[in-house]
Amino acid sequence: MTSPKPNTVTHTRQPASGPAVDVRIVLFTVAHGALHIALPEAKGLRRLPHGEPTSGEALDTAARRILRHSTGIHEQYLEQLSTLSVDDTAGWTLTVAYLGVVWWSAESEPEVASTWHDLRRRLDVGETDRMLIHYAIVRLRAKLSYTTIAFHLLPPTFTLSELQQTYEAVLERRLDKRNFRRRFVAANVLAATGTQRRDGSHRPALLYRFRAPHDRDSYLTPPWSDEA
Amino acid sequence: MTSPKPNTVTHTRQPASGPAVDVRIVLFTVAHGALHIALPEAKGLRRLPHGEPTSGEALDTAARRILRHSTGIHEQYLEQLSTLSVDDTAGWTLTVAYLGVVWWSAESEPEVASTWHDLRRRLDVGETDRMLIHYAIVRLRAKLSYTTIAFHLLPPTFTLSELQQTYEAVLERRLDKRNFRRRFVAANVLAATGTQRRDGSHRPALLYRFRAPHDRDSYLTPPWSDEA
DNA sequence: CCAAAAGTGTTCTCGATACACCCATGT
DNA sequence: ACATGGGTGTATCGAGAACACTTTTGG
Repeated sequence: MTSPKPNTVTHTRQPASGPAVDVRIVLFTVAHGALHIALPEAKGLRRLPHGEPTSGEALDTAARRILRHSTGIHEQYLEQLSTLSVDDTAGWTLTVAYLGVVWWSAESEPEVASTWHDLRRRLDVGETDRMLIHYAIVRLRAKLSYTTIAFHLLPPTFTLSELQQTYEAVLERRLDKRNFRRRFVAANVLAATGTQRRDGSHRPALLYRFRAPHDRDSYLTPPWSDEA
Repeated sequence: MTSPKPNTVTHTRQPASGPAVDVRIVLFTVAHGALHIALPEAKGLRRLPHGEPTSGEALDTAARRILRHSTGIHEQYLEQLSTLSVDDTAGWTLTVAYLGVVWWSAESEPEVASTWHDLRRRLDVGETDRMLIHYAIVRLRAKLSYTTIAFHLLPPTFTLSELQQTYEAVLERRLDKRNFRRRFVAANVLAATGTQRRDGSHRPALLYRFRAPHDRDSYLTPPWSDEA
């Protein structure tokens, strides 16, 4: 993005003043029954979507913008993960990591298909990216059990089987159909749309919509909005 | 801290390069049956312990150092909370907030008594500090229920009543003695020391020691160490 | 013997788990 | 008719909550 300067500076940063800031996003989606992350290719490398925030910008806003610019994706859920400080030959950098979650359908947006990496396959990324990805997976799995974050992985309207398949893809294990359904009925977060989906040679499924619960779904995220 | 420059720069930072970095620590302890936070006084203001990390330093290390320098306290548990970006007349700053927890006894370290603020009393701090404190309290309460973080609020050896009083102080509600004790026995995190404590005109209490559980107590914290 | 904190069991409810069959449709 | 996924109920177990009395000591 930044063009090389024509003067004598060897490093891209001058270490006397503040660090460079690097926002990275671990963006998840579920496709073909498996968890995927966005790993766009740049200069032959696959890296997490990343970029620099500007000074007047809240970090959450920057993360959204960076994600849009580097993948074309408008995310639906974004949460700060952690910040780390790295000092190497490229200078001092603060990396602020985000966890994001989107619904993505191959039909409607085939053009970004190549940015998605199936997490069942080998990850070939840098050490920092790998750590952030592993941590984000742990967090996403944990949040699945006590928040409604999973709905961001689904279209506005979905069947209970699709919801269950999403959970199974993230958790990488099979769940019991009856218990699963009972859980969500009890949680009172589903609203039947009344319509059905006729699919193949079998009984049609009822379609549901997510109904926001009264108590907010973000327990462990700052209750304020990161405004500058 | 930074003295005003004699030249034409109006802001303390030059916005062209990276931001200033500010590490703040919300440090908790329990005293007199109530949750307290460290709010040392500087220039008439009470602010969270804070300072700047250096470029070669991991953020966790910086937080420990800053806490030591600004309060004299060696913390026992420290965890990154969140990072936010603020751009005002003082320039652009990234604030990295930490949650810390210590055991503190008025007898052994009376000199730092004045830095502790009883959270039952009114908080008179800046807006950012207030947000961070509120968020840290939410997190601390949540973590109490599914981690062993509470042991960092206690001396190496303690009675079950002291443990319960610590929980009650943090949660601000009374707990049932029998259920409380059963819970900790079942959790298998206590080791009886065999000794007793004779206290007043009543039956002496057994002393316990914390016994590290096999599964680690940090679920939601990055599993890596923030090394540069 | 009295005050004061330490210590101890049982019952109930609720959420999580295990488990097997009928229903509606397309071909 | 049959294959395919959609949909349903019951029994069991364990964690958490409610609840009251006896024990040991110092004064």
